[in-house]
Amino acid sequence: MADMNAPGLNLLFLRDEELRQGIELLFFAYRDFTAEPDAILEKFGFGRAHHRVIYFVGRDPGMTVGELLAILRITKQSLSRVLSQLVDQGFVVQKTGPRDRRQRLLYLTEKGADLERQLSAEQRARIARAYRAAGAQAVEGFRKVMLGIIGQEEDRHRFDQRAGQGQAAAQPGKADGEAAEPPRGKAQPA
Amino acid sequence: MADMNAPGLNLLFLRDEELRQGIELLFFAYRDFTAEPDAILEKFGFGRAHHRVIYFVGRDPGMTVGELLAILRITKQSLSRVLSQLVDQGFVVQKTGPRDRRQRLLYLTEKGADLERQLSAEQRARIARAYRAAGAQAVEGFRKVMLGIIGQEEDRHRFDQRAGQGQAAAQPGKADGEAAEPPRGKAQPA
DNA sequence: CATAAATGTCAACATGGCTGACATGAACGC
DNA sequence: GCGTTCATGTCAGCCATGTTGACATTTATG
Repeated sequence: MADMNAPGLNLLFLRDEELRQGIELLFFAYRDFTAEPDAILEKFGFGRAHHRVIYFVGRDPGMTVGELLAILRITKQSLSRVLSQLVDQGFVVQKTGPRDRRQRLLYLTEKGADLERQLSAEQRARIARAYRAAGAQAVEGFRKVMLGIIGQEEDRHRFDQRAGQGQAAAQPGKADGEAAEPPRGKAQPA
Repeated sequence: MADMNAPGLNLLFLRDEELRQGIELLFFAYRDFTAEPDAILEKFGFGRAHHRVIYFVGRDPGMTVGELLAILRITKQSLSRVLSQLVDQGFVVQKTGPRDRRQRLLYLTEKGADLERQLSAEQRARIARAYRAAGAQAVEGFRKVMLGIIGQEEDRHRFDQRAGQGQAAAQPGKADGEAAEPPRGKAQPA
C-alpha cells in the first residue's frame, strides 16, 4: 500500500499479488466451507461425495442420474458407488421416470432430507453471516466474480433467475429470457 | 430448508434460495478452478497434492516443512509422499536451516518455478478474467464476502495488506492458501 | 426390428488422505 | 553433559473416491 505509487513494475506486482490472493481466497473459503459437513458425514460413514449427491438431489428433487453426473463431473462408476450406498441405507430413492422409463429420478427420503438439512445448516449460516457482514452490494460483487470464475455458460444459467432478489441478483444485464424455473428444468447433458 | 416453500414465507424462501446459490457458487467455482491445473499435472505424473506443495513453496521460499504442514493441514506422512517425489525429481530442494539445523527449508528449483508458473498461469488468467469482467467494485465485494466465509481470524490476516510483500510472512503456525483442493478428513483423490 | 440411449455393474488401478510405530539428529532445560 | 523435546523422515497398511474398460439391461426411437 505504501509504495503503490512506484512506477510500472509495482503495478504489475500488485496485480500479481491480487491474483494470488484471489486464488488463496478460494482455497481458504472452500476449506472452511467444507470442514463442518465433513465432520458430520464421518459419523454416518459418509464422505464428501455423499454430501454432494444429497445436496443436489435435495436441491432438485426428481433429477435424473445423467443430470447429476453432469453437475458432479465424475464417472457413473464413481457416482454409482456412493449413490447405491445412499439408496441402500434409505437416504435416497429412485423412481422410474414417467416420460422416459429408462431414467431413474432421484429423490431424498425423509431421512435423506433430515441429513441434508443437518449438513447444510452450518453452510447456510456461514454464508448468511458473510453476506450480512459484507452487505448487499458486496454480495452482488461476490456473485459477479464467482460467475466469472465458473467456466460454462450452462452452469452459470442455474444462477440466472432463481436468484435471491433479496440482495444478490441485481440488474447487470443478466436478463436471461426464461422465467424463474422451479426445480427440474435443468441443463441436459445434451 | 426444503420445506420453506410454505406460502407467506416468500421472503424467507428467497433468502434460502440466495443462500443455496452461495453454496453452489462455491462448488462450481472451485470445481472449475481446479480443473485445468489438474490436466497439466497429469502430464508430469503429478496430482493436486504436488500442486499445493509447489504453489506454497513458490509463494514462500525458505518455508519449513512444519509451516507447510500447517498450511496444508495434512499429516507429515501424506506430505512426505509428494514432497519426496518433488525433491527426487528436482522440482524442490531442501536446505538445512541456518538458525535451527533440524529444519529443512524448502525452495523451488528453476524447474520447479517453471512448473509453478505453468500451473498457476491458467488460474491467474481465470481470476483476472473474472475480475476484469466484474469490475473493481465487485472485486471488493468478492473479497469482503470471501473473507467473511473464512473462519479463522489468523487466516484472514494474510489478506490484510500484504500487497507490498510478495512472500508470505513466514510466521510459524500459519501460512498461505493455495491453488488446488483443500484436504479433508479422510481420503481425497485427485 | 435395429440401434441408440440411460443406467447399472464388475474389476482393476491410482491418488492422496489417514493412523500407528519407530528412527535420527539437533536444540534446550536443568 | 544428559535427558527430554522437537523437527523431520520412514515403513506399513487402511480407506475414500477418482479413473478406465468391458459388458448387461431396459426402454426409446427411427
